[in-house]
Amino acid sequence: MQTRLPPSNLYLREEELRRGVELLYFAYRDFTGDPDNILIKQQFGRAHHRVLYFVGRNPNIPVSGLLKLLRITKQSLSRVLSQLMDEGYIIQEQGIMDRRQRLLKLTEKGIKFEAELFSSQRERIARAYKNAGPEAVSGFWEVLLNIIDGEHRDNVLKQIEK
Amino acid sequence: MQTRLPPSNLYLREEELRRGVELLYFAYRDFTGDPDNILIKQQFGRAHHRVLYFVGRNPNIPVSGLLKLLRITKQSLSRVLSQLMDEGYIIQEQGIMDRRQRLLKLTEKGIKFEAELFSSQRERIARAYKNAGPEAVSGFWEVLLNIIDGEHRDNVLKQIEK
DNA sequence: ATAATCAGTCAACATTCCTGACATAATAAT
DNA sequence: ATTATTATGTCAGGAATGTTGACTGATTAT
Repeated sequence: MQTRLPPSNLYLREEELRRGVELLYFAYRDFTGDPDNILIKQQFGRAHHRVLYFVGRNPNIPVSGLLKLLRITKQSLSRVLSQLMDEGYIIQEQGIMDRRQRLLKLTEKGIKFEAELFSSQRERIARAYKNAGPEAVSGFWEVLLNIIDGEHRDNVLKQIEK
Repeated sequence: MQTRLPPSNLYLREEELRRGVELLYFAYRDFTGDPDNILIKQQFGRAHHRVLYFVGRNPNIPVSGLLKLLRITKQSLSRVLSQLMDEGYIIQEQGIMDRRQRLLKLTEKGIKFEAELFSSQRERIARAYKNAGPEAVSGFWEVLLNIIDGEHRDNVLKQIEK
């Protein structure tokens, strides 16, 4: 009796794995290009966008929380965060429970700018979702979630279920 | 008579669009982390990896072809490409049809190294595909393809169908 | 012959990340 | 009450990767 590989494993061949690598690369590039074009006008970069995005999604996050989320050093964060605060996009308040903490949140100006940046990506994602359909979208989420390190997955789930 | 949004459009709400943004960010970060850890030992960076990857996938690609694929300037490419050639990972040959061209391909050493880098990502992608299942994977591909600019989509398809 | 293309080089600069060292204020531990 | 730890911030220097601009040489197209 001959054993065959079940056809359900065909999507695990090198060809299909490389397809994932390449689609991720090209999609990520175009996807980040939208906000990049807006940011450059304000002398900002992608790092500023990430800070605006995650502070917007996590109002009153302490600096240490943002560092963990972004996984960069405080020296790296410091530069972009200072600029964003100097120009009035973000404000910080002293923590109440722990007065060492500086809790970050977007100002009105920051909220508006983050909305503008997000809207440049919204159209692209919405179009992709619409063209692919709801079932494809849930597959998209599931694969991406499984690409993330197991140890980080819970944190990401907490983040995206806000 | 009251009109309601059809339930099939629920996945186009801001919440679901932001979920896509965040999953892409976190997944891309972990996904690029695997080769990064190997590259750092050889004093190479992500740019070297991209060149190795696409030269490996497109043997005998001319420099101009690689520039179009990566969308960077020749001055940027020059730095990493020279290093890769100096250290024997890539060789170039004069074009036959057009002797101005320099056609790039991986050496044996380059093939081995690219395989090592790919294998660090293979496990992650394969696990994600396996956990999510074949239908999710095809949804993953479809959404990513639709995230890519319409004008670039055909080029990407040509690339991934090699 | 002249113009355009492919590849390469030199120089200067911007962004974003890193390591290491050190400082201040507030909280936790002894 | 003193000491240790934590949260934040700053200064200095360096690495990787991208950019613009200017210029050269070889080859191909007009």
